[in-house]
Amino acid sequence: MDRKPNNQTTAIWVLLNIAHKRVTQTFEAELKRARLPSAAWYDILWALERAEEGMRQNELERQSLFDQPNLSRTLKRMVDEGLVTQCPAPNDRRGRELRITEEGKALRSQMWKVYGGLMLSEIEDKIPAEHLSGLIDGLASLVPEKDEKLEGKLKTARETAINPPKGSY
Amino acid sequence: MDRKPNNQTTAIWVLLNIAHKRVTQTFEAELKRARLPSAAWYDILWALERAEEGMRQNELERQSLFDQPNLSRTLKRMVDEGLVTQCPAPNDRRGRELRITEEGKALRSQMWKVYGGLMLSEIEDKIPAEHLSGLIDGLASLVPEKDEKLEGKLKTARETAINPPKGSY
DNA sequence: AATAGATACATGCACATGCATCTATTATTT
DNA sequence: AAATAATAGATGCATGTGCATGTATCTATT
Repeated sequence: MDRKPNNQTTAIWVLLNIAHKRVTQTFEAELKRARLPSAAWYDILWALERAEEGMRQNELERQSLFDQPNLSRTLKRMVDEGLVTQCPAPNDRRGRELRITEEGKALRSQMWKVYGGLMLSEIEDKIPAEHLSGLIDGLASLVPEKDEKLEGKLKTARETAINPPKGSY
Repeated sequence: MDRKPNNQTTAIWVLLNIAHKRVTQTFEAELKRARLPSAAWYDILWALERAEEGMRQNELERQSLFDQPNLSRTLKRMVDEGLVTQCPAPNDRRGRELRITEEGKALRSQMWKVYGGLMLSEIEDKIPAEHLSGLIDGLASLVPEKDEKLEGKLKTARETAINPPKGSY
């Protein structure tokens, strides 16, 4: 007879789904209420704002949670809105060099007022201090270190933690 | 000047997204590889299998992560596949009484072989013992206790943890 | 008992997502 | 150098999701 998941495993699986849905829905709802784009757009804008000298599209794909086709389309919409520019990449004629526009920076700054506030109200204020590191370590153990696709994202997580946007609060 | 989220808050927000996406994608990919329906279908089947004497659709809505229109459509597909029956509710002619069919039970049992295995390989085997309770408590603190919409789901989490499917492993 | 409001569920529509595939370009092999 | 494979990115299609709204029924108010 096979092994079966224990109670704690089940609780984690269920809570991971519930907590994620609850928190992301709150983020999306509040952003929409403020007539702002989704959190995914914020993440793209912020990644590009940190990359002063532009960023290749495939690099952004690695750092983001988008798959390639979805990122392609999302960027197209953002270009249409004047938030991002897509130039041919210098040394690779297949590639695209992405850059945030001034409008993009302005929008990100606007969004940060809501987005940053939600991080405080929905996360920081809700988690008791004694559970902070356990939650971080527990979540991190679910993500494979060697997975290239996610390594960049973890690095980004640390950078974002250490170096929050200037002039946005 | 406003408060700004600290490093740990940022790490949690990023990791919550990465971990959730990573784990759910693995679940969905493996289920698809085994030519089985999505994890959401499993959850519905399992909820209905536990409700021996049937379950009202709005009650299932409360216990699941579906919103109402989406649950309505998903159930329609499941009825079309012969996994679930939708009868008029006895005391409320607006309502529907849901019941799992024998085929539905058989499918859930099939799915459990994959689903349960994934809970072991993607969660139980990855989280070191010392982080288990921290992860559970941390995630739980993100979910509002008084939120009626989620209370049932937390209860379900505990029940599921305590009372795993019989004859499915 | 008549009306107003709430609830249960379904449907239409816009948009996001996953997946397969296509084109163009670059890298590798022989 | 030619052929093959690998990579960057775009696009088509099927499906899932959120949100607004519609219809039927039930509940509460007067």
